Amino acid sequence: MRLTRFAEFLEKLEKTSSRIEITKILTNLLNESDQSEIDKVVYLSLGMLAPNYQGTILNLAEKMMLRTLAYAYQKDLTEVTSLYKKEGDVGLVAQELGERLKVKDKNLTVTDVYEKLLAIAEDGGGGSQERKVGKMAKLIGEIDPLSARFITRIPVGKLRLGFSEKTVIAALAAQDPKLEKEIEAAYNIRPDIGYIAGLVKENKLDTVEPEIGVPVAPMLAQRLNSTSEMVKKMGEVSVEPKFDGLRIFIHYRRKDNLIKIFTRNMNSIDIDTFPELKEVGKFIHADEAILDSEAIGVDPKREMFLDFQKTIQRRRKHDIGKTASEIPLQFQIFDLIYINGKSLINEPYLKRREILEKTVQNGGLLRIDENVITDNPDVIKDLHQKYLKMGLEGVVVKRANGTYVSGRTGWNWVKMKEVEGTRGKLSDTIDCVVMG
DNA sequence: CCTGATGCGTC
DNA sequence: GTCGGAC
DNA sequence: GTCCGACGACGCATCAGG
Repeated sequence: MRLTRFAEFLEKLEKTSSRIEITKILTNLLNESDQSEIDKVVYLSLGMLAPNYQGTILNLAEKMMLRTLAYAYQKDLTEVTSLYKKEGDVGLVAQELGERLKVKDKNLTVTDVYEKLLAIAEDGGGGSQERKVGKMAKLIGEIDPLSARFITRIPVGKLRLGFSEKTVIAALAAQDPKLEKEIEAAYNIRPDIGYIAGLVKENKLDTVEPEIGVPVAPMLAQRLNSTSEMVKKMGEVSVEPKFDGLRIFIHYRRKDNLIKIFTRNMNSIDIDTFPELKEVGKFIHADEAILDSEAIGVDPKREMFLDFQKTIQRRRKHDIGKTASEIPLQFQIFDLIYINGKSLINEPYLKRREILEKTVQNGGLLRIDENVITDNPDVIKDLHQKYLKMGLEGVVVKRANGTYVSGRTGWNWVKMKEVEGTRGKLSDTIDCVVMG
């Protein structure tokens, strides 16, 4: 697909606010994209180059883009900056300057542009800022002003077209509700929207299975402050403590001792960041497993939980040994998504927990969240108070028979916290005994 | 080496 | 993480 | 209710330049 054609679609999408309309336009765009580049069309339309878990980052944002524009259009940085202050958007600045200079497009395709952006992302090390700016400026010099409007917004993360993955899925389904469910299910276990778009085109959706090393889209909790409403919406529930740490998915395969770690946003974390997980296989009684957990720092004597700011210091690349001994981590495990080649996504929660309890050795590095099963709002309220008193964030309440549904849709997981804005105001450590 | 600017990612 | 707008 | 985008606090990583 020609970039100019692509830009026409983006312009139409930008002008449209109704999501039904957006979905229709996207369906047309996807229909016009062939198998070889539908993934790139999808990535670029969402302002991305690859799924998060591949860690492809441009490292070129607002300030460097302004430098890029100055260089590309041979203007002073001060002039570009003042234009930007006026317009508030790098895309409009690029388009305006491009129109003034009557920049002609060089017939680039979406694939061409994608590959040039990827090259910028892959550059790094000494002198890379200048090279990134140079490559980006060269690209801008080869595309028409309307395309420049959108392409320049991609690195700064401000495409602002009013749709995201969910809408792309709806567009791929093209009004077929059954297909939409299938695409969504596939996306949730292979959260690579470009890849999924390709599969839809090829009619190969049914080949998607959970995989060790590929993150599953995380299940999230709605917020609700009434325990009676919880019971009304969910019936029998499992009530668990809510820890103030980092959401961490642990993937383990015994055969080759493969250990992969992912965050809530499906970003990959280097195993050296959490060296204690190098031995995780000792505590998992399975050949393969995907665990869902909250990582939380504890004081070296393992008597107290640390607050969030202290815990997050463990997400660093340098001085790991020192930090790791000062801030030991423990992993509060609360779900098992996959075991020994079998997906548990469609199993009810209590069933997953039952298998989890047999699979994970509880205590030490991995600790299974304690839980109370109830349908009594007062019991939930009491537990909430209990956990708050212990210095925890509150409770997570889960529908006893709920499946693992990615995202925040529906009423399967609900959280209840205390007040807003208390984060960061806590003392260094929280005075309570570590449980598990 | 150190410092500041910039970019990124967590909640 | 929260909030508010558009649907 | 759902989806999207704007926003904030905080702290680390990376690079440029002295």
